[in-house]
Amino acid sequence: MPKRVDHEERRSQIAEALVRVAGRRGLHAVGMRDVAAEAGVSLRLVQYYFGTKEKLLLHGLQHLTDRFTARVGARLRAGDAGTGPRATAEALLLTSLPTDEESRTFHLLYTSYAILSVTDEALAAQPFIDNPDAAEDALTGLLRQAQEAGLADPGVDARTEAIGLLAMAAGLGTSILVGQRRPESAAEVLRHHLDRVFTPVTP
Amino acid sequence: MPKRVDHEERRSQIAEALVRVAGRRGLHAVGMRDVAAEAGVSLRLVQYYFGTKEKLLLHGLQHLTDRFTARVGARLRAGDAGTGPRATAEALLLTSLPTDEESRTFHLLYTSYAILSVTDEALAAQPFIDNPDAAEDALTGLLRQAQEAGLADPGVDARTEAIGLLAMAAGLGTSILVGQRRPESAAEVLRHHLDRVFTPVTP
DNA sequence: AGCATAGTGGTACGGTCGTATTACGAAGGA
DNA sequence: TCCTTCGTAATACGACCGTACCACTATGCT
Repeated sequence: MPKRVDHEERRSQIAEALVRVAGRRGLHAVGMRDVAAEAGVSLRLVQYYFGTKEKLLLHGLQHLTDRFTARVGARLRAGDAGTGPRATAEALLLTSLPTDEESRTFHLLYTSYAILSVTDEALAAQPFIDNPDAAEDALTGLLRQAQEAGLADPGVDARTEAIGLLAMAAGLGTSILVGQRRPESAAEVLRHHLDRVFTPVTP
Repeated sequence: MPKRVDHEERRSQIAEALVRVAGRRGLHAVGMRDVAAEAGVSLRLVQYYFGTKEKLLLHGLQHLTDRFTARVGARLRAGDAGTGPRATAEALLLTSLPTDEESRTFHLLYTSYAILSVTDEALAAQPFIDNPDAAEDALTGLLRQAQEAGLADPGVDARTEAIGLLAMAAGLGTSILVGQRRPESAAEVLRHHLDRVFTPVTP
């Protein structure tokens, strides 16, 4: 046999090429030849490791979400999240905004996949439903935590508030993506709404 | 010459066919032949009235936004909007949610166009930027109106609040679209947030 | 040493897509 | 009346896409 190669690494390499070229030209415009060229391999190689385009797209989605949840987790663990629930919630929401190239690509492709899944049942059966649920649970927990510590308005339902904030962040993210709003402006809107929720009780 | 036909009406008829088939199978999957078949005309006719596919898509987007703003306007004027700023704001936000087939199609295609416009400069130069601005202005006006009447928290910035609410509605709409949230649940979240804003001052 | 086989490359094949070409009927103005 | 021009139709063309097929290389095992 030829040099035994790490299949999983090669697949990741090709999947990242898919993400790059799709982030540049749009998911609808990416073909297998583009992915092959971007990864620096032959078309046959892409076929060899993924077989069909659908499987390539599915793996690309998986790769995308994995990388981004890792990034969000890292930013939450390290740095600016040590100063209480408010800071953690703010970091959680602001990190999901498309500010730099990587998060911009993530937003663009994640939304593309989501829209595609509406009319493509093979994509609809994919895993990326549990991810928002995890964020929802985390944010709800942070809000409850703040309420119990007297740092947030106890009169609001934590889960409802969390759902709304996440939806707002997603909507603002799309606005940034299409160039309708600047990242700083969106962050400001988000912080304003967080200010209204995280209001220390003054009895 | 043959029977003089109303060009604008034919174009609308074809554009509506585009919207229907794109709403069913996704914007990425629609071809000129599909549009022709859906409209009950020949492929040549579609070419005759639109020339190129890009122009067809552009006109389809225009047609879509026109129809929907008309729908929202109608729902605001008639019916449940006569009872003050809160009811009007609620109607404005809830109407934009994908609850029935028409609004579902609108959301799907509008988001598809938006995502496409990120990587397609011909679509990025299109009009659909002023539409959200109009909604933003309207909602901001409603909030200011409520604040001056003592029906809303005077401590919030009306425009920031309006931006956040619209982004939230958009995000919730996408959640509904991908089947992650039920329409009633999303409406409940929106109403909850409206309750927090429209709080009568009790001096 | 030699062979079976994982890895890689080049290329051909249907199919479909957007667009262009050609043709023809039908109506209204001269 | 006729002829110009608008509307409609059928079909052809070239490009590209995903997939399949065939060929070759180089390695690890026996």
